[in-house]
Amino acid sequence: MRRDIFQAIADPTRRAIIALIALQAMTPNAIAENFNSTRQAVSKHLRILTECKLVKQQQQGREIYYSLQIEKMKEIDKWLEQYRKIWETRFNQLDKVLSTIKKQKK
Amino acid sequence: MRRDIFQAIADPTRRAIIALIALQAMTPNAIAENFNSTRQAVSKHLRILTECKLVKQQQQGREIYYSLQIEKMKEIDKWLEQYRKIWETRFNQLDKVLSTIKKQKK
DNA sequence: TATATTTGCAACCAGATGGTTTCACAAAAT
DNA sequence: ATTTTGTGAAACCATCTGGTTGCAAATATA
Repeated sequence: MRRDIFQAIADPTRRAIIALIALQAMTPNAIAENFNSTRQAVSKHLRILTECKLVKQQQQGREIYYSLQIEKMKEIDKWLEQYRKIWETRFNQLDKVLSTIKKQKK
Repeated sequence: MRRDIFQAIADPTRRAIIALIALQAMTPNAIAENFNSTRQAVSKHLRILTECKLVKQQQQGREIYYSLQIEKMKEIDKWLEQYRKIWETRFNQLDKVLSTIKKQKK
């Protein structure tokens, strides 16, 4: 069973859950109210998100509050970094070409 | 059949293919040499990557060169932006707390 | 022209995935 | 003490996924 952050964010429902709990912790029931699927389906998603450390739980009586572990999101940012370098380089090259054309016009 | 960029990068083999062709275009055969699976399996991955515009083809005789459409990667960056804002805010808040402690020490 | 190379596509298959229903259990409310 | 509420886990199911083998088409080479 693969269980990394990239597989976690592949599902649109899970991305929606992430967006929901990004700003404030929520209980499974409260989260599920925002979707058409059952609470159990949402619970399964939360399990997957918890397993890959994207989400943390906080018990409060019989309620469990789920919140986003924002630090984990940096992993995606880190992976993206190598490609950001590439597109910035390409942009600079294009910029160079454009300024050369501008100069020639003068 | 879902076919978005998040599903595309969910598979580790596809992420490896993306990394391979990020800097230079490659043929399916050349790409497949880097993996244990068959050329056809790689071909399937290339099809998925092409379908969601992450990769573009360039025919050259009977060979087809695949290269990364780096622009498409920005979509992930854009999605990440909302969370980057959050973690930067949290960092600044932490920074504030730390500087307050520093002042108190003085 | 005959053969080799490069490729995509269809058919098939085992296992993963996302959903459901059902159940068990602990905490809160009656 | 009994009922209600909030939750996770198990069993099941249809569909998706990633892999394979086999084949056909197009281009290059003999």
